[in-house]
Amino acid sequence: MKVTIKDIAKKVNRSITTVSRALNGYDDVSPKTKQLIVETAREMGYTPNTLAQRLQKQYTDTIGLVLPTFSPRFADPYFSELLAGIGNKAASLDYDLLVSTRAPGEQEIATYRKLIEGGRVDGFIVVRTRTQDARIDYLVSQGFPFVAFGRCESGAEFSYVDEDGYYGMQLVADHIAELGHSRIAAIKSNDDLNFTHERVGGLRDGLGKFGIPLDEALIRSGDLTQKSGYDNAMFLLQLPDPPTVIVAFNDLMALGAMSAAQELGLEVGKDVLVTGFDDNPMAEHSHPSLTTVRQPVYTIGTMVCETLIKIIKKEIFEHQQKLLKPSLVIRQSTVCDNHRSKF
Amino acid sequence: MKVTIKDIAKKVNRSITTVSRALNGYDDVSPKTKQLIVETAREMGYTPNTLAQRLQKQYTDTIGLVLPTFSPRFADPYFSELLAGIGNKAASLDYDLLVSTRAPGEQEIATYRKLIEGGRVDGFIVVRTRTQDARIDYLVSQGFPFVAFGRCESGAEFSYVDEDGYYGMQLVADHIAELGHSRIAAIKSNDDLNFTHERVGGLRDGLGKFGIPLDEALIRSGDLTQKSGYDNAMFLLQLPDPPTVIVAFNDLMALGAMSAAQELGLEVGKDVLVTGFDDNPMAEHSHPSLTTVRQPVYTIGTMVCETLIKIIKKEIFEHQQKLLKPSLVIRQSTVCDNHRSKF
DNA sequence: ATTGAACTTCAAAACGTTTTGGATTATAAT
DNA sequence: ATTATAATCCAAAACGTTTTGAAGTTCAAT
Repeated sequence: MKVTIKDIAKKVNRSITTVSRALNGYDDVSPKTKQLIVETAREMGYTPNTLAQRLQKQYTDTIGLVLPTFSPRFADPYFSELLAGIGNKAASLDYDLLVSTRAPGEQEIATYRKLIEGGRVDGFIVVRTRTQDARIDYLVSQGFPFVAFGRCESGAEFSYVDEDGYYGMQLVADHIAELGHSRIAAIKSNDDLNFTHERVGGLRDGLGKFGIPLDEALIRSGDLTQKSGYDNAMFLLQLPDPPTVIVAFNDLMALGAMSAAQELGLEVGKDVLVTGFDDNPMAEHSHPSLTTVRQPVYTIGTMVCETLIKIIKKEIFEHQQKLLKPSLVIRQSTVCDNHRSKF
Repeated sequence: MKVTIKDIAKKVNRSITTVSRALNGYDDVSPKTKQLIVETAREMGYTPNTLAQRLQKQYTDTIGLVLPTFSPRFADPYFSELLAGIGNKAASLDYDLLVSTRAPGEQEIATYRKLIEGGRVDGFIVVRTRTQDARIDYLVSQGFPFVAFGRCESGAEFSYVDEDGYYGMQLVADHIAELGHSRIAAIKSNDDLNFTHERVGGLRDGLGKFGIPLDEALIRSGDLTQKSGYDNAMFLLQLPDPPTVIVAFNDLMALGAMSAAQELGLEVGKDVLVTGFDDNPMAEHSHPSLTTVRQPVYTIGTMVCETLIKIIKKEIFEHQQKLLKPSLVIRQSTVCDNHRSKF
């Protein structure tokens, strides 16, 4: 039987009020009784019932994270890392993390609503924002605390942390231009994802600065999986006039694209260049290693979580909007190095 | 202001008891009032306060998952997929999933204890079991419901779902023997992970059946990351008498090993064979594609979650112990195919 | 001695439910 | 008309806390 505050009260012959106040460090209980209470509480192995505390205090010390799982085989390392960042920060601030997995769509909003109305979370972290994001619209309309990883285009103001994808892609463009390439293909992400537009824009404008066109016919849409990178690259590289550079919008697709190129007997980094986005841990140890835009996902996770909790605790009131400048990590998939000369 | 059961009671002029019972489908409330209550509840937009329900009912409808995050950069797709399996099943059974991320160690047990004693979860899912697993010992000692993904060697009986790693590695051994190789290296996982022993045993015995030795000097220990696969393979392949097959204990390390081989100018699938374990989505689209042991992680996630919830609901009482037979997926990393002949 | 302040304590209400154990009314059977 | 039965309903307790508002003590200052 779990020991409650009542048991302690009975044992030390005080009221439950006094016990509660002693345990919570109020100064209106005498040092003697306070010590007595604290000690017997420890002896009896008392731990407060979180549910009761929460019901009384009317907050849950829990933040919600609804992961959009696109397919049953949902295996983007990106999310593991984000989750670790969020989870570790939440734990360190003594918050619980409630994770729900749902495919994007109608059900999704229902999930948010259920969690809010049931009073189960104090705030949300919204990930992978979409251009028009019903989740954000809903949360804003409810005035419910949340922080997004990513911006969106519906007018509403809200707190977010985002990487500057426009800038990131400009770095890629600079790099490509410097290497003297001009027939550029892109494997972008789905158009309803917000960052797609940022990145397309950055790439187009970046190349434009050097007078390099981004041929519409060479822009393909993928779903961020390795397979779709593979399939799209296969298509691109078998065109009559194939591209010499493939800019993928995440590392998974870039890795898939490299496989496709290699399967066609092309040497990546020489016959065709490939770039990714994210810098997930695989990028460094693929063969060839992948040139990519580094996005500090883990850190973003901690930042998002931290600002959410500050908002919940009403430590800040204005909207926090942070835009992180990513950096370009140049590796062998764009710059052929000595190793390859062994062939 | 959230509408409560009291508000409804006042409006329809009944007691809160009746309202509660009407809403919960008891048959001791007349059809008329029942309809009245249900309707006004809907009109007023009533949703029950989960916290209050839980406090009263003394269960939380929440299952706990403490993810062991080994490093800040924690990005094994394996876990995303497991999480999706668990999360989707939990959601479909109307359970919340409370995720905590903690590095293995002392803090870890404290996390479990805190969640149990605070009455925050009804049961746990324990993943990546260790040979001697303090988490399992603790949970067993507390008589707290849990299901493990993986077995362990401490005597206690408990429910688990596991893949038969011994069998899986025998499949690998058969395959290797069939291909006529005899100088075999292994990049195993950390020894305190339970599945390490299963897999080493399966590989050793499997090769033994064909009279092929597993040279101790060719067994290296990795940490399941791509980097460690890369580093270990680099070492192995630069030995005076290098192995012709590298058996990695997961796909990430296998992919790293392939990169290393390729960087050394070796052709994977011909000069050196590489096998993995898991069949994560990348295995199929790497270059060359990876021969690996398929482990249905998503399904295992759903199974683990489902049996845990059955245990919590006391629908079953005996320990459930399921061992899944994995299968071998043969791809180009062990069998050179036509594509390569283009070189 | 009286007042006032400071210190210590607690009963009761509150958070929003569900459950217990009747109580009341209507209906059917004698 | 009485009794038994069934159909409705509800007050109060319970879940385990925190908070409110007040009461009782002690002690120094008048």
